[in-house]
Amino acid sequence: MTQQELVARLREGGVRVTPQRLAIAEAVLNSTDHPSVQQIYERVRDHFPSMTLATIYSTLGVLEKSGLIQELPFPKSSRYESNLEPHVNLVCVQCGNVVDTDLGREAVLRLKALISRESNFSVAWQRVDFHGWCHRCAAARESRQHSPA
Amino acid sequence: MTQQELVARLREGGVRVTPQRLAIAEAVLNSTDHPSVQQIYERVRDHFPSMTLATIYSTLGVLEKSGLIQELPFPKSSRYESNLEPHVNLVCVQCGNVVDTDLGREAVLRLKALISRESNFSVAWQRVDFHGWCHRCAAARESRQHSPA
DNA sequence: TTTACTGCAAAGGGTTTGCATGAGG
DNA sequence: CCTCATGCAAACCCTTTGCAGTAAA
Repeated sequence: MTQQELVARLREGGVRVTPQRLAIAEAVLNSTDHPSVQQIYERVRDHFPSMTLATIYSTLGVLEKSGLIQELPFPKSSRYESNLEPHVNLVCVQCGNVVDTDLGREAVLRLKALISRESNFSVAWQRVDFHGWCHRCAAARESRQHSPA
Repeated sequence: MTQQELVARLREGGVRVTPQRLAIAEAVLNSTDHPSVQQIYERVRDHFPSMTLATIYSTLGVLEKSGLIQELPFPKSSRYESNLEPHVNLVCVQCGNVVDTDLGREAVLRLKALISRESNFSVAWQRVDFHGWCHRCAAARESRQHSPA
């Protein structure tokens, strides 16, 4: 999403646009790693050294209400998702990385349609996480099993 | 799951079995509402008035490591899932209720198989949440729109 | 000019930890 | 008997709140 589109989307929701908000929005939207509040903080601090976490939390709430991002609660803290299209997240239980995958996108779409059609539940959005070991951590795990310390 | 099976499952993991742990395990496993720590606390307090939240947190960790339950992080606090089979949760954004649905179970199974087969990600378990309005809250919302205060 | 956002500090609340006592195997 | 769970209290940390100054529209 371009800055202009971003500004438009925010104004649609009657939200005041500030440089800080744009920076935070871009830190989330121009990333695919589902950053945490701390990570967003670190990415934005270069341009806005005086910004505090309170502003980040406030802005993330605004962005979520405007329909631009989604909060993804995790055990220790939340991460933020910029890809609102139905898709699958792969969550590594070892390193904690979260990546989107194109695999199964169609299946999630069909699943959403099924739920919408066959249940009396009015679907707004969905979160599909597969937890396990990413390629790298699985390899490290495998080698540890073959030659334990 | 019966108490006997429960005891066996815990002992398999080298876990010491206590009356408190059995009570907590049953409070989660004999429920379908994905209780929070507070709810588990309230359900167990009748039988163990002196039990504290620390014991509940500790036991839930043990149960999760033993593969009996899964933690489901939510914005304010975690809930606990006893249905580890692939399925879809319906999460009401209004009343906060979380219910399992049978709809789409096959689709989630196939999705899991697809990810396992086509990616180099080693799947352990999955969380599939559809967020939106349950039947009751959708109806209340509808009537509010037709006759606003 | 009016509204509401930012930054700062303090408070809030779910979760974790340390330790003495007590119970399981 | 030895190990580890329980209960209690305090600590932790993520997140929220209140307020004065300031920027957006």
